Amino acid sequence: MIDRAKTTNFPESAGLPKTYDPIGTENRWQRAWEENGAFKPDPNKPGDPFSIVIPPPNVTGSLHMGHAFNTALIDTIVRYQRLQGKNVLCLPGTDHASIAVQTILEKQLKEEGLTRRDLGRSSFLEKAWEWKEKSGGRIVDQLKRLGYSVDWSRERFTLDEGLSKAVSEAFVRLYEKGLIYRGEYLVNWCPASCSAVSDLEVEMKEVDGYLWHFQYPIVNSSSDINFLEVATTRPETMLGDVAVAVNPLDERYKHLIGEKLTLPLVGRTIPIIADHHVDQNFGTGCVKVTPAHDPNDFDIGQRHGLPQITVMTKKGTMNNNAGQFEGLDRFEARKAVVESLKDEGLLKKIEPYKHSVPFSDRGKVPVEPLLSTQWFVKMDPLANKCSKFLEEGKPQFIPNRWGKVYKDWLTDIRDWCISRQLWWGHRIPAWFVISETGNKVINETPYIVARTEVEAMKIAKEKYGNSVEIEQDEDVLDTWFSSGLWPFSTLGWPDENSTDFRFWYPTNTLVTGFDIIFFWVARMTMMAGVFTDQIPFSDVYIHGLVRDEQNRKMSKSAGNGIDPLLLIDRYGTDALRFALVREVAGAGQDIRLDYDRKSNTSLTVEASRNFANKLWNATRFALINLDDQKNQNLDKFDYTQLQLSDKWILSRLSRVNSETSNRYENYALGEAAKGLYEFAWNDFCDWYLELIKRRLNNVDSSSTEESLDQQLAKSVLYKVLSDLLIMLHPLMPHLTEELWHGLTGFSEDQFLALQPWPTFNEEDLNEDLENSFSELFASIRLIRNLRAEAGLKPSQKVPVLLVSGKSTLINILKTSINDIEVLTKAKDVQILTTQEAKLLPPMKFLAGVSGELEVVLPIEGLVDINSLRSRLEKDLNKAQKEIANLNGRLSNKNFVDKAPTEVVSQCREKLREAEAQLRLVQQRLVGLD
RNA sequence: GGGCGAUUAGCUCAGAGGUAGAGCACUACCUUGACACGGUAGGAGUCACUGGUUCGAUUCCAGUAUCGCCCA
Repeated sequence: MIDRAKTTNFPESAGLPKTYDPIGTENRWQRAWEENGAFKPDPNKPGDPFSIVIPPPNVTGSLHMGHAFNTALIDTIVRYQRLQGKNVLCLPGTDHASIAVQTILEKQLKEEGLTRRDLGRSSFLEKAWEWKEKSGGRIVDQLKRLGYSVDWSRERFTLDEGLSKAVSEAFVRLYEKGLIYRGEYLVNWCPASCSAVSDLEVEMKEVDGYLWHFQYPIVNSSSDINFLEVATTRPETMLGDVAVAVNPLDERYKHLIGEKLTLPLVGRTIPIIADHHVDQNFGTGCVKVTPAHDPNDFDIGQRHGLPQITVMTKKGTMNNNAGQFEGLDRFEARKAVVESLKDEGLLKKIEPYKHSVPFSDRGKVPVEPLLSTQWFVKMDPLANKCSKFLEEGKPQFIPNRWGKVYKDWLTDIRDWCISRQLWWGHRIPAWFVISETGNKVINETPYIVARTEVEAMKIAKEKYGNSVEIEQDEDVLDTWFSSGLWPFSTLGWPDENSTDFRFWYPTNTLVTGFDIIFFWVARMTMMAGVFTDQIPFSDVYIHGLVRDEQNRKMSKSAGNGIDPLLLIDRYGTDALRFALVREVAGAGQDIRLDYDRKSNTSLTVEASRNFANKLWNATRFALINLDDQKNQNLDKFDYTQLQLSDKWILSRLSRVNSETSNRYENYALGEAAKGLYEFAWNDFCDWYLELIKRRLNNVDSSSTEESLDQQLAKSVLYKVLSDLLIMLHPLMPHLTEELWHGLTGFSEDQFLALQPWPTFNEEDLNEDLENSFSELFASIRLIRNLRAEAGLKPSQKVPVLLVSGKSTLINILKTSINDIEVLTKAKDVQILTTQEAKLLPPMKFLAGVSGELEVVLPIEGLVDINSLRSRLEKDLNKAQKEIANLNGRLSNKNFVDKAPTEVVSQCREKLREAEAQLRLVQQRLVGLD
């Protein structure tokens, strides 16, 4: 026997609250799920593996709406897969976010007037770990409040022991394969964080600058030209110029190639060289070449064997190669250089010029291309492997167009600078043999790459003797290096025999935003390609970003983020999740979340909250009506004994069941949400519940005994509602869990989250019946509409006459007379064929026509003639327009000849109907007078 | 400069070669024994612009404009 409501807060009887209060309910179920290990999978249990590793949020503070969105999508998918009986692992974790966290901490130190060097490495790292505990803890709490059905027992952090081991292993293996090298190259130097950054961490920004034109004197000019004019946006770099390049085909300068120039202010003699990459049409056609401070110039320098002269320090100030400008900040130096050139009469002109300047993503300052010794990963072999996989459809991008973006990036890729001059992160597993170079690390110092210091020492001793001294590289790895290992390092790699790795790798789906396709998705596929020889996930579901009410990307730096918890506190987690998913159209498109900052309200989320409340009340209705059931076996009923409306809702249910699982399956999550919303609200609440009220109240039976019909209504009600709750569960986990317990009386340690997806009953599908019910509903709406037009009071019961020539419609109307009476407040519904109606005596009436149905309300004296006339004139107008339109098409010979015959005959049919309607309306109008 | 996406009701967005839909907002009526976080009814759009293909284009094609993003 079922003891409903015992285990939940779901109230037992009449005193049920009318509104759903999400907060308490959500906390309760989150706790129950966690305490019962509901989402802790066991590889030894049945079910095909399904796994998703979550994109680990950075431990930089707290979650924002983008995380809530990503979480809503992932959790919907994994909860659906769980209902499908899969053995689901959803693995959570956080990312150490090297540069971002270090920036935060250094900022804090700066406020105390300190730098990280004042603290020293170990105290600084202590502080960083403290920060991690605080921020990571907060993030975990927030993820829990989102109802995330992850396995917390498998939670990982990119800097934890296992993952750090994976990082060293990966580094060593890449190095051994010759895929990691160390060398002095031009890198993007971020003077704010005093570290190299990768190409991806650089953002190009259009800025208003100037193009300065300088003259460089030609040494012993043999021609009539004494100067070459160069143009630059960065005058301070001229101090490091080593040549001026012209296009070899440029007639203006051809004869000067090989001549020498004197570099102003410095006095160095530099050659005039020819290089095909110089654009003759840009500026003067002469390009100053500064290999140590510009990527293009670096390439030119390489081609021509030119020296590289660095004129700046790593802090962005001028160094001793800058002569008189030494010590100046790079922007002050710019002014000073221009001044000096002007003094020497070599400044030709200054023109305003819009150009792109590389900015550091994190530091928000212009990056400086700077020569520096760093570690790099060779990308070509890794990228090529990924390209080959992609040709086999691995991974599958959803939506597909992102596959092209990914591919384009792979095909034109530069090596990845992975070393960072930071402390917070994975220290590079390389040890310098300092004893070989005077106990100092210089470019020539030999190094040993090893998994541990012990191993490195062993190798060093073998090679350099027992008195060798080694010192680990100071630098750490780019955060994305460890993130790139995430799908397999979290499952136990490098131990490929670990149970989790064997069972759940490769994972099924990666769900993330398009903004990190290169940063993260591509790095994961490349790393997985090398280390596991496969792509780490079969599908990549790319979603859009959450934008604010002004269509701006929500971000911390713009200060326009919305704290998801504020909305959760107001509307509940389920409402927020449902609102976010419902906004998704197709996939990949950005979503806009409406939000009023002043009142902290969102109409979008409110609408979802209202939907939750609707479900709450529908279930409340069911409970009120089912509560007196004694040992009733609700889930068993004889289909053949059902009423048409039962069969109709079961047909709709089956259709929605198959549509919804298809949508969940194919990442059409927004469509799934919208479809369920519509079914629940329109079909189930608006129509089915209204249709069975009469039956549940047993009004058609004189007996107080429960009738068979009443029983059947209850069974179908129970069936539809419980199926609906399961189907909605991935989207609104807490509410559905609560309602399902209330409805079924299952004990608290059994979960809807772990129930099987409702069986799809194909034999319940009945398209004809659904069409008939659509017509029935349209008829009811027409009657209501007429009543409203006539200004009848809702309580006023009137007789209704329905006339149609269409037999299927007549049938459904006849079987639904009682329903029509209840739903339209009619007191005496008569249904007549067109023939029968002709025999009626003339009377005053209100008439409406729609399609093949004529509705007549014989209500003489109840309504004023004008509103009646205007109603009919409106119909008349509509019919006339339609007829004109259809006639126009049908009288067009081309249309009749060339359009498909079914379209033409459809057109004729429509015309016939419209003409019939017009005649009816005209008759009624005449009848008015 | 190259590429991608968007442009449909006041707002957020669906849609499909045959003359446009939803949710929200709005208007009117209604506190009806699930729900006013509700019900019923209603108003609302030159489908960005210009050409082309077609019997027919809002839908397909080309171009233009505006907005947004990515890459250089």
